[in-house]
Amino acid sequence: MARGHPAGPTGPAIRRAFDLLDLFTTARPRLTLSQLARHGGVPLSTAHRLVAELVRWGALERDPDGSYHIGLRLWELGALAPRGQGLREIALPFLEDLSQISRENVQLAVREGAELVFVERIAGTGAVPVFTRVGGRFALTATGVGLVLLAHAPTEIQDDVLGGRIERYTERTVTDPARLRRMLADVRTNGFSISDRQVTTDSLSVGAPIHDHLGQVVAAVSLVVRHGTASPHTLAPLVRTSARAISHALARRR
Amino acid sequence: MARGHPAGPTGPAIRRAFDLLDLFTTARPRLTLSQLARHGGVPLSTAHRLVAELVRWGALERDPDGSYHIGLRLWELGALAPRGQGLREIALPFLEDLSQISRENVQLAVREGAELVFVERIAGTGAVPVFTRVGGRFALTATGVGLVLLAHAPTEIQDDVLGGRIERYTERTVTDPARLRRMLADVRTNGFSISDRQVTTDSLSVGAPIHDHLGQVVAAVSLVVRHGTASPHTLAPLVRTSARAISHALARRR
DNA sequence: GCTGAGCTTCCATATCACGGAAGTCTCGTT
DNA sequence: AACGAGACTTCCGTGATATGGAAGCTCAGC
Repeated sequence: MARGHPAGPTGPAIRRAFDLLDLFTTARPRLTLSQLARHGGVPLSTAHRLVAELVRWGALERDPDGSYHIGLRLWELGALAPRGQGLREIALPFLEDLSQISRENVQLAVREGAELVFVERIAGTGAVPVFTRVGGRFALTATGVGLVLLAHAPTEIQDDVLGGRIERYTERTVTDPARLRRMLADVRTNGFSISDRQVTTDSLSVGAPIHDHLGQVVAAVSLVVRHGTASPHTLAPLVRTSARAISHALARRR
Repeated sequence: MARGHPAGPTGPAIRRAFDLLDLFTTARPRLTLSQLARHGGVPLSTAHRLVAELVRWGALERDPDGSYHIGLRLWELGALAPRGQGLREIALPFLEDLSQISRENVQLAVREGAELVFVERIAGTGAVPVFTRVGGRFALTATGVGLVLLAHAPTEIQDDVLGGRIERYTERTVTDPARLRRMLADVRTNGFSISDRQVTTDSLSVGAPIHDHLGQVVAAVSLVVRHGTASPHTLAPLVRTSARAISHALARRR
């Protein structure tokens, strides 16, 4: 017939819908229908139908100008994620204490695949400015939190990360896999990590692991200070104590 | 044949998937497959397939004990919601100032349909304990923020709310539609709202509207204080000033 | 009034979702 | 050890539901 054409074989509808949602990023939090269709590799009419369905539920919302953005319903749902908001709520008072005591930046992160996701960040009064964003991702290889999370990640992930390309941020960034492996072993024996000017040339961070009720490492805290301000070895006990306190709070809450 | 039966007519796969996600609440953040199937009114094998798809993408994660919970990916996505995390980030410094100055509780909320959603809550040092939870919902009729949001909601929503059942929390809760309409008119002319012991018998809240760059009311702030501590009319200018500052910050950020 | 970009609707087709049933796994009980 | 109940996983014949090309629509710019 004139109308109607063989439906193209594609993928599960659910996956396609989430792939469209995935196009929203910090850098581009608002997208038009045609941008979604183009970047998502989906025919316009299909994108239109999927998006309409997402709007109906509240996963997306529409601006007066016609562009779409992530809806409040999705934010509400996300707030139920134990590794996101849940962790954040339990840890917050401890992180605030840590920030008060040290007057430095505090970071809380979890591992997601071969990267880390920042769950909370508290800026110390007059501390080094830090670029991280809550909800943002970063490599596991360079930061204090990253080294802790990588050190306690499954071997599979470690091999994956160490075998792949390791991003360099400063001239002191460790990119040699063998040396990184030794650093990770140190992190496991010492119970804390040190990242000395590996991300920026003037900052240093000390991280420690947070465990769940089964003893698994589920998150990491770190202090980020200006290089030369304090010795990492002075900071380590402070961070470890805070991490241990959070671990206990976590175990109790379950 | 023995195997295979007529596929039951149901609904869009996307809707069904999100309806399953909707079963997760603050009270029940972890659910097993059979709970999802039962409460979602979905055959077990169908639930299994849908959930598997959600896990593959990262919307759900699985515990060691087999139960499911909202995944980190969803939290990351939610963090991109302009009316959720986006608003929160812009408003936070102002809310902290307000909390510091007044030493009382500060609340930030937006309207979602015929309810409100709390986007941020800051507990003042030694202030009345407040039960609200970030990400939680509440009626539009009783609180300071709720009255502001309702006063500036579309007529359709107002009629819907005032025509429906109005929840009573204390003996002072206003449940008479006509009287509520007069209160809403006052809110619009005064530029602030007062909820005097309408939610709990010992607390009082004063709310003010936050506007976007087009002048639309998109959110509301309030101070929640113990009854008798301070006059609402003393608090009003403070809250309004804060709301106006947030409105400006919001307009600039766009 | 024409052009073009972005959006919306339509509908014949067949892909993909559907779910009953059978199989597996893990307990706790006899 | 054998049994049984409950929860989960896999299988696969069927057709309901998602698909996308094309046509229609809206609006701004020329």
